[in-house]
Amino acid sequence: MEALAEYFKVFSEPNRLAVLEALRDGPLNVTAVVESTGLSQALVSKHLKLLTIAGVVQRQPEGSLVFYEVIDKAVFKLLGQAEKLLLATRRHQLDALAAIL
Amino acid sequence: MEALAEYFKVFSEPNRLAVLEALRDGPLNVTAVVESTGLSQALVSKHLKLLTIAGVVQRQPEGSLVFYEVIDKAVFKLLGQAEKLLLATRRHQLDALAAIL
DNA sequence: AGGCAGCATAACAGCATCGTGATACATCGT
DNA sequence: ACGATGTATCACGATGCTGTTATGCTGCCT
Repeated sequence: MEALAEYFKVFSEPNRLAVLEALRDGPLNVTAVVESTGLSQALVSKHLKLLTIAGVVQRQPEGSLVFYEVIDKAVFKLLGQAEKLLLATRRHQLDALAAIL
Repeated sequence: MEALAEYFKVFSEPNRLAVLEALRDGPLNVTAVVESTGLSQALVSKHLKLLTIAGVVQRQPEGSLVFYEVIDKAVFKLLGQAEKLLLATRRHQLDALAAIL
């Protein structure tokens, strides 16, 4: 329970999600992620470190570059399911609003 | 993306997950949730409010009691999938550790 | 009407997290 | 060996969240 909450926390940050999204189509090095997301280099580095510790992403140095790669692409399934639920929720809230008005 | 992160944040708190878990088997009133979780009444009330605003839970007063109910039980599917991923991650991390030692 | 149980809210302290700017570290090419 | 590029880390300010205690509010019962 404790651990599950911690795991969800990993995905509860817009910029972190953006970093993750940047890695959807394959490994990228830090600079590439920076360019893809428009975030500062320090911030990207921090988020990548977090994602690495969380076990979502894998770090592999290659020469002077450092590539990061999503370990288990099933995380995107999780994101997708959450998004679906979120949309259903929105719909429900609109219905509830309509029922009042 | 912004909204998705916000949605994940809902599930990123152990006590909030506990409250949600208490509602897994059907509607409960606040006091029942308090007893089920062992949390303070004020705290449970707060978390229930959050869950309500998030559209995860539905508030229905009944006499002097207030029952809360999970709107779409698919949220538990989401929790389950996250837990599964979390366990896979743990396994992977152990493997990575074993590969080093 | 008065009192009580159930629930919600306010105010506050404590703590964690985020983003930034500056700086350190490492690796490559010359 | 040195400079340059890529990456990581530090220190810090700012913000937001959590939990508690105390207090309000509502609806029921006698």
